[in-house]
Amino acid sequence: MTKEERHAGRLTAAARRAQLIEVGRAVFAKHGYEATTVEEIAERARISKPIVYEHFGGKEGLYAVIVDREVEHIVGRIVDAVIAGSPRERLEQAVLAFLSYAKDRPDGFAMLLRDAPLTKRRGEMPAVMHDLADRVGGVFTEQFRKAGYDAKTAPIYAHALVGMVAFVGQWWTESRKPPSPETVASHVAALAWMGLRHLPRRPTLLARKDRRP
Amino acid sequence: MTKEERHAGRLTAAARRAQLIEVGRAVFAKHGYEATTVEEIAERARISKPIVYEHFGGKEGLYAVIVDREVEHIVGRIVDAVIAGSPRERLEQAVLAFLSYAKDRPDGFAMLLRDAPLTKRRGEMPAVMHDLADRVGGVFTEQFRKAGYDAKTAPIYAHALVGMVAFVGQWWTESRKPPSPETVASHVAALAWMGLRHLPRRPTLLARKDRRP
DNA sequence: ACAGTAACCTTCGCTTGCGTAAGTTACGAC
DNA sequence: GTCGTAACTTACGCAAGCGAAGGTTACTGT
Repeated sequence: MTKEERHAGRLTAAARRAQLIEVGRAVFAKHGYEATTVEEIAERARISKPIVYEHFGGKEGLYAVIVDREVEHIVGRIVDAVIAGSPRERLEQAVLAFLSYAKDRPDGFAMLLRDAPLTKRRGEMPAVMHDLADRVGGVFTEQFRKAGYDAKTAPIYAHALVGMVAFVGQWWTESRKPPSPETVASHVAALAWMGLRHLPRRPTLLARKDRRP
Repeated sequence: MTKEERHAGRLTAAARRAQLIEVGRAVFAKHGYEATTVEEIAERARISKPIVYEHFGGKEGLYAVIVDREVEHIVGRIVDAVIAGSPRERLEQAVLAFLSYAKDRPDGFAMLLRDAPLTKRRGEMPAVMHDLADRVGGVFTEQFRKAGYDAKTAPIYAHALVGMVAFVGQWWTESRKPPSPETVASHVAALAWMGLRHLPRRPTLLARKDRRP
């Protein structure tokens, strides 16, 4: 029996940091940044407030660290998923990786869907998920150019793809009796794949300007 | 010159209510529910705090009224958009209606993308956009059954569709140099339409269980 | 045994922001 | 004109929550 477990007492700095990151993730995910109190985090970690300040400098510091780790984590998963295979397989695996992440780490996932406190600092919105969509957009742009499509429209499809996966993921994680991640991934990937595959070269609105007189 | 405009002074109860709803929408959209203060709303409306309480009973009351109106508004727009035309035209018009709403009322749109304060009350999440997706899901389920597809998978596609539109809309409203709403709508609608049109009867994962040894 | 240090706690100041109580000003009716 | 009412104000009570100052406990090496 190690000293840390006797009565869940004193931890090393590193261990405490790790614990606070985990606890913080849960609390931030539950209430959102603003509504989260440092006190609740401290309480759940069975320590007092100042410890949090010693380790992370405050609420925002802890939040930043947690978000950063989550981003690293999910990007890593997706990158691992697309290292090999046919384009379609890679798409499917990326979607599956994303959904698996959402299931495995629902708290982290929930945090990424909200906007960071950075948002209100720098005025504009870099919002994690849109960053991810921009990365996808980079890949799409190249593919579009090669295939003779208008490369300027690539971001639309990139954001559409990320949006559908994120939103389905959110619904899926919060529905009772959810299908398997493989099922959901295959359907979403099929939708995206078929949609992209059969895209007209230059989609235009089907007229219909005759909205009610 | 009416009495209300002389020095922007006393308004009738109805006019004040209307003004507070508008001001509140802007402020809630900017900061989110938690970070919004009643004081800022009162300040921007050039009145003092208690007025807000007299009219709406408090922060939550005002918020609820605003969200309710926005939901009515956007649902109305979409319903108007799908009254006539071929299925594909109706899809396209629905997407266009959604995007136009996002452009016309960016504040209302921003509010709908965040989760209501009701969320923390009843524990679970009904979140406006997912409600909308559920409505779409109702339509899809019927169509799927008719076409011989697995009706149980309809919600996946419904949420995917709503997710892509919402997310693209968010990106689109916040990007400088945005394409026309018609352009974006036609592309998104084409993606969704082609995807659904060429869907395999029963999508399954393309194997590839051989993730790195 | 007995420093020395890392981990941790109790207590406090101070600000912010919700919501209310009591009083004040404009305006229309008669 | 003066009376009543609807619109609005100033002032306040009170709780929550961020962050810091200073003191205390327990483990570690010698």
